Amino acid sequence: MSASSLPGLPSGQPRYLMVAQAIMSDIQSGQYPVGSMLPTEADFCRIYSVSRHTVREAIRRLAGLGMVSAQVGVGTMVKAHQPVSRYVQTAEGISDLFQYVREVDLRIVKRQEVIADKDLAALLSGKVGQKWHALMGERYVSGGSDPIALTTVYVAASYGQALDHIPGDSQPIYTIIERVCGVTLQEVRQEITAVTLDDASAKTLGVALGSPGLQVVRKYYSARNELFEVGINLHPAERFSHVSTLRLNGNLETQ
Amino acid sequence: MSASSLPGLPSGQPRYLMVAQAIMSDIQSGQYPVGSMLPTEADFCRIYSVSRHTVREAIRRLAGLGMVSAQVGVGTMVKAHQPVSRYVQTAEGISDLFQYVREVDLRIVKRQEVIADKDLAALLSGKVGQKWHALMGERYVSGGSDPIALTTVYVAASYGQALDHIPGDSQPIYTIIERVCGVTLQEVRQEITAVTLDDASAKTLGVALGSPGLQVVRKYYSARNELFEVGINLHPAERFSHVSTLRLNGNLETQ
DNA sequence: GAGTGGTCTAGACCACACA
DNA sequence: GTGTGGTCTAGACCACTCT
Repeated sequence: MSASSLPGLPSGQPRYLMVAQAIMSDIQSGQYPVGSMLPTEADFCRIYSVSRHTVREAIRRLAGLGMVSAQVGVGTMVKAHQPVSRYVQTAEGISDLFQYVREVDLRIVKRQEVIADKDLAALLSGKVGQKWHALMGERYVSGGSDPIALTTVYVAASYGQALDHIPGDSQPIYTIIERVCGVTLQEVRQEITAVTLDDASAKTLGVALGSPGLQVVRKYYSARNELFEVGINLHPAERFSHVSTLRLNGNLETQ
Repeated sequence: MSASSLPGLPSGQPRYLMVAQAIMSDIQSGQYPVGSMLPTEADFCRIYSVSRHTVREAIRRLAGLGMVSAQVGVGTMVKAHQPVSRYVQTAEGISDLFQYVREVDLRIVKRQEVIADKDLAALLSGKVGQKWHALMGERYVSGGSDPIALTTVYVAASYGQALDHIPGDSQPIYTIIERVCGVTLQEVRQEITAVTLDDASAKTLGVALGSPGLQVVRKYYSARNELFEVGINLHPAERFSHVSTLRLNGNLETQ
């Protein structure tokens, strides 16, 4: 219980917030352990003498913090005793990947089909012998002379048809695949590594031999959890850095 | 208008979703331009012949997609004609920064006060002559012998008292500052660059001279938008890469 | 004071999960 | 069948903004 001042005092804040705080406090005190079921909405109506709407609003806040999750016909389960995922990435989200691609021209210089050998299969999280389409190109800032990146894109063989639509628009390739092949992008995993540029790359990028470079590998997974595209971007360190922002997302009051 | 099939057919989905889709469609068609005010909730009740609760649920969904935002006493403004920020970063969010720090020991080797010269002021987005606390140290994977990073942390002078609490616990420094100084972390800006390690750093990190390194600079801003900490981490490329995941967050149906 | 979105109640019906 | 959360209605009062 620990009804926490329901009697009369509005105490300045909405009732559903008081209910949410009371429930959160009971979760944190261990009265509702992680993994257990919360009392039903009807129970909370009785416990706090509020309407079901108010209880639902309180629970919705807690769900927004990732602390509980509801399931029809079953109940509401406690998922965490602390708010999770308080921060979201705002810049350099996927829409900014989109932005990046719009401001940057990709010139494809080579396209071929490849059969994955051991190294490539490891990189693409696939099997040896699997067929992929490979695009190799250079990215230029609109109007710039030196490329800002050397790009290699691998597209799973079954989505190769999307590549015929590339020239027309300067959209990201994953967008084209989504549209043409009817697949939905669900997740992008990104890995950033520092490397020493090999001589050929350094020459193409127009930097001194032995210069450092930033390698960004992005893997695109569909809603069916299938890896359908892998992009490898090699940037000259002196002309590229990777910026992202994590912003406080929500506490109980502001969602 | 463009009421889109309200008459009788439930069409399998909740009414508020149909309303949300209808409004979204009218936003995208330009009937409700970005920057303009949406009709009032009462209007939508009449337009779609639904209760206010249903209208509010529809608008709440659109707000969740970042397309509209409501203001008491004023109205609901159209913010975008497409859902924004469909993806959130799940791994390498701030809780994972936390995780990272817990798995890694930070050995402080030097602590001093510094007065910002021109270069440092630029790095710290501060003014020349400003006073900062500087901590220099090395990060080790628990039990490892070679450091995984050389770290320099700058803390604004007014928060220096927090640094006296470092030895006890292996929490991130920003957490200590939050707790000791009563400030709230609001935003972290992160910049990743590839560099060539200078000889001293390469030697300390135990890698060959001239090896590439990954430099990660994180700036911590308070709720008052004050920069209170800057962390600079220099990693050997061969032992460190930066991984993050962006996951599809929400469409109209699933939030 | 008029109008807005924010909160709240009391009631209802539904699809779903589970025994 | 029973109970759960999900949806929906009709009404009410409030704090707030703008004029």
